[in-house]
Amino acid sequence: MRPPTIRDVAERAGVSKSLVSLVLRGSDQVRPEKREAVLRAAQELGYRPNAAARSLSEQRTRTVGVLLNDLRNPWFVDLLDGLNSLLHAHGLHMLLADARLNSRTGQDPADPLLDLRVDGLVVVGTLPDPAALGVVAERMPVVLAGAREPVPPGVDQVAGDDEQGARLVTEHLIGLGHRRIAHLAGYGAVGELRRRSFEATMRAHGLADRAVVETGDMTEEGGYRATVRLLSRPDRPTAVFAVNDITCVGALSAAEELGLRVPHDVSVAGYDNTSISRLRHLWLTTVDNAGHEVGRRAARFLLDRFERPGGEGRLHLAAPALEIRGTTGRPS
Amino acid sequence: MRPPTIRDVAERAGVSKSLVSLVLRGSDQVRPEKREAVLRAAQELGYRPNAAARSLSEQRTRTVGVLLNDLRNPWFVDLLDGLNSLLHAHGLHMLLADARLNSRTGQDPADPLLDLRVDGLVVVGTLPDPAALGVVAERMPVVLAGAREPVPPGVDQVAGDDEQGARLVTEHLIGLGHRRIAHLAGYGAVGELRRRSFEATMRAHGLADRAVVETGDMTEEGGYRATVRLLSRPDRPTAVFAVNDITCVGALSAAEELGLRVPHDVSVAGYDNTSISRLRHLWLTTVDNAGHEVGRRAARFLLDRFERPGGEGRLHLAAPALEIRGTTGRPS
DNA sequence: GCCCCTCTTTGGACCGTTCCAGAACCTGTC
DNA sequence: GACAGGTTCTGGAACGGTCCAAAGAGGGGC
Repeated sequence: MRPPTIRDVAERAGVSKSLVSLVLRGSDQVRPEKREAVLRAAQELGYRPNAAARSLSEQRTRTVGVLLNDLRNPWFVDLLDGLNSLLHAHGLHMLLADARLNSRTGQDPADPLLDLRVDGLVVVGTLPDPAALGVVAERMPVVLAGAREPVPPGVDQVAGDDEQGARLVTEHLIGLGHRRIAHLAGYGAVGELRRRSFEATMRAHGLADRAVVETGDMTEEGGYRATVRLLSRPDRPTAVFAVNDITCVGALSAAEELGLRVPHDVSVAGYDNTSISRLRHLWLTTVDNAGHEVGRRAARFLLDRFERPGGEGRLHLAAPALEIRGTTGRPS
Repeated sequence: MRPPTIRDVAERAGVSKSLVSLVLRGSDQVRPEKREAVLRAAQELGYRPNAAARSLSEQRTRTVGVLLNDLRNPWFVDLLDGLNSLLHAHGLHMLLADARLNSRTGQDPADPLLDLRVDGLVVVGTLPDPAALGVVAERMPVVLAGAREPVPPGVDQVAGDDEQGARLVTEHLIGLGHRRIAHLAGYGAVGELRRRSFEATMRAHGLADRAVVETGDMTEEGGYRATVRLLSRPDRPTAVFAVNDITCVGALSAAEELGLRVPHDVSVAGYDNTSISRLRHLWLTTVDNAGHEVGRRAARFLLDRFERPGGEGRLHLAAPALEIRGTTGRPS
């Protein structure tokens, strides 16, 4: 038994397939009794429109592809939520693909999405291959969300304002009375921005010579090792601002292992407001990236480009918020 | 400029569209020079097959839908990885949908997948509506992965062996010398199985009267509160086995807050081997669910049903492994 | 009763593939 | 040089929708 088609519905309702199509697309040019008959027939047969046939005919899929760089990073879930809320309100679906999963199998993770002829593409996180993205962007609207990278022309970009976020943390620490403050830096555009903003903020408060920067690899282990080095110095800092939460957890371990109490002996702060930071056992002071708003804005950009294709790539930075929890306090 | 079609390629190569189709599907009934010409033309035009047209014609999509119940739970990533590795080897794609995201918008999360006419469906985690699943299962192969629930007939099921996992933990604790052992139970089929197995194992070692069970809600907060109650009893247990890692983190906080050292004064163990349990700051003893194997087996079941549709629903339980880390030790 | 106009309804072309029946082209044999 | 048999290639009919031009129905005015 093959699933029923529009023709089966038409036959059962005693009308033409065109009329069924009209009814199902909500036309008001149909007499009520026919509409009823069609809807009843569709209901009885359990009719579901065939998306492939529809998109073939309509030359659009009403679907946007979302390319995630790694499902293991949970920070993008809020982003997807924001994205989905706006897209859904406009009758669009989201299709997820994970780059990490597919890279193992050696194919371009975007291929299935492109073959499906999605109407637009949202790349979440660091993008795999900027050049490839440029080619794609010629054919469909593309938005890069949640990362700060140089993008090909015509690609919109939405991300949290890392400079502002890093400033919030640094000023929070300075406000608490800290002077010797260390930053556990990361790599990539995001790492760069947070580090620069940390340095600029320290400078603005006349603390340029008290700032220390250790570069890590954005992992717990890296945060741990860098912090051990930092806290073993004779002039050890009284506060550590880590480039992300996971690095911050490493810093926390290191402090504890060295017999320092947090936040009494040393304050630590992270970035991203991940679920880990909310564990009461860690309870990290951190920065919330406004993921939901980033997602909504990405959807907005996409919808704009559906209406008016072409034009310059735009950039929107969402305002982050400081989440003060248990790992920062006055220096002793 | 619309994307090139098979006809554009045919024209450029000076052959018929049928021949292009043959070449692209890898037929060996084609003269080498024509094959070359076709492949060159396709390359030059940047031709990509249109998945909608193909699936309409082939009456299959070469795609399986994966319905996740909540992207925030990271335990399924290994599962997806296993699933993808086998599916990809058979030329099948994976399409992800998140139930939690879409439930907010009030639609059935499986709808887009069904409209796309995926060839099969993998439901990961607790299923939303068992009855609806039965209807779907009449039309396509369905596998429930990573959860233990009563399923409609004809639905296969793959999950970690919760009874064995709970037994591993319990015997580990008993082997260390613990006698008064508490279990922080959860709800649902999984919670039930782990609790029962804990009780059965205690009984088998003649410790039925030393077993304590507290029921929680599988959250950190629940684990925290239950553990505070447990450890405030006069005959407090020397070990706590939590139904999952997140509950276990709550237990850890409680122990610490009550001034008890882990594992010196009290041992705690979790379940699921989540990334949280691997944080060196927590370093939980836990149980690995063999997510990768669950995923592979789910793919296997699906592939079997593609070849021979129909038949009874099968059940496979993957063998879990104990991960001994820092939160369990001999009682003092 | 006829014509015109508006409101409904319909047949058929089309979207980009696959697949099948049969055409065209070889090659070898008698 | 005709014919058989195999290999290689092609036209056209699906697949299940949308959309458009045009047909049909119904009502009002003369």
